[in-house]
Amino acid sequence: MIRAVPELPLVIAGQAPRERADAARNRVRILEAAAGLVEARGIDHVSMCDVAQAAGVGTGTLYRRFGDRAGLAYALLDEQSREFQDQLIAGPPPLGPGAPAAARLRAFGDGYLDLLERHADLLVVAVRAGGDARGPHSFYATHLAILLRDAAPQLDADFTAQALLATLSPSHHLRTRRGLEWPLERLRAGWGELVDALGASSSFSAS
Amino acid sequence: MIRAVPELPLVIAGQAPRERADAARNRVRILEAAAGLVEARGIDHVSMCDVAQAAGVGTGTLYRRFGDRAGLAYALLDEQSREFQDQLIAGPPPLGPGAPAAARLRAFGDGYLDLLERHADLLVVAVRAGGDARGPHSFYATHLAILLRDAAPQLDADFTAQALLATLSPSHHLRTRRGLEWPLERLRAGWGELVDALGASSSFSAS
DNA sequence: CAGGTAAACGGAACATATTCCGTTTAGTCG
DNA sequence: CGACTAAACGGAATATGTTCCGTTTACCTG
Repeated sequence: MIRAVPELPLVIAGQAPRERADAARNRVRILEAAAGLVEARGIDHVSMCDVAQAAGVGTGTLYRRFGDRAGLAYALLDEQSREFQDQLIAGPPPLGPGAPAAARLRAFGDGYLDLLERHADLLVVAVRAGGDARGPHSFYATHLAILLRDAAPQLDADFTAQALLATLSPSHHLRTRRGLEWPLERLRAGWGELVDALGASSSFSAS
Repeated sequence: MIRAVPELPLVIAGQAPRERADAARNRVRILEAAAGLVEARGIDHVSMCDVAQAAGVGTGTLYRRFGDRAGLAYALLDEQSREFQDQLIAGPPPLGPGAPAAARLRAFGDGYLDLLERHADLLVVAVRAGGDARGPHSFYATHLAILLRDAAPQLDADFTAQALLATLSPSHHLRTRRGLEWPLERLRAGWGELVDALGASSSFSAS
């Protein structure tokens, strides 16, 4: 469901100038309207005007609230994405802490592929054209880099993390899944082989 | 320079209904005008109308000739791209045939990174929104897959080829180069480590 | 409650990719 | 040369993302 998350307090939870009541109401209205339309027609057949009209607000309000189309798409994914992030931080192994790094890397791919499988179209739109400084991308990158430092210490962990994330990019996923029509299982297996190979190569050079 | 390449005969070089003279003339005009504008302002500040006006044609002609904005961008890259492809097929090693697969993989990354470095903005535009069936992508994928079958036989070569290409996608390149401000040398080194690791892992599991 | 102000609103205006379609023309054939 | 036709043309019309700005309003303060 749509939750009215105003200013996420984060670290600087000082004097966040509380969101006005009408703004909060419109945020929920917009998200509900957008979710309904996307559900019904798919994001590719929903325009910003459609959303504004369905929500009973002006287009200006949409943009004030969400910045742009990508921001709105991102907000629609917020819940799913947050849940996945929570599992990475504090969920049960192997996705969460407690399993060996190699196993967690494999689990990350599995989980992320699930996310892609359910929301690839939305994710394509949510990715900012220019590098997405905001959004969970950098969180995932950090997570992977930490695991890689453990599983494949001979590699540039940050570089490899970004590279692996590129292989999970929404547009790449659509190309393989819909363009090439590869089954999901192939992508799962491929990801597993790939991260295993990176780990194996470290055992090799370390031995 | 702009070359007037009409219908590329390819395999079905049968009765290509020769391009009309006015069409050929306009093709060249458009490409020259577009190249000039892109050179001067960058693709991001050149609209289709700008190009049409500079070339002295209607916008309809632009679309008739190149399909859409991505098609025009792709046509502007054609020469560079073709040259790189030629080197892969018939150039001197290690980019061309004759060197060990691992070395050719490394050389591919170096060469492709050069291409990205020079034309990332154009390449971002040239990539079709939906999977790019046309364009050199599938050529590169095949090339990499062949090398991978040799260098890392335990991996799914086609999957890994696509995955490696994803790490060379224009938007990913811009994120690392401009967003994260990583130096080109880091990307070169990272690519090298990555493909070496895939090869090393095969030596490991094969031993 | 009255007044003040910063925030929010809405929708018209703008920019730009893309499509449509009536008009023009290159190339062909008699 | 004089039709004839398929291809090409051009630019107006359309669709849609985004910005702008004059108006409205929630909230605070006295």
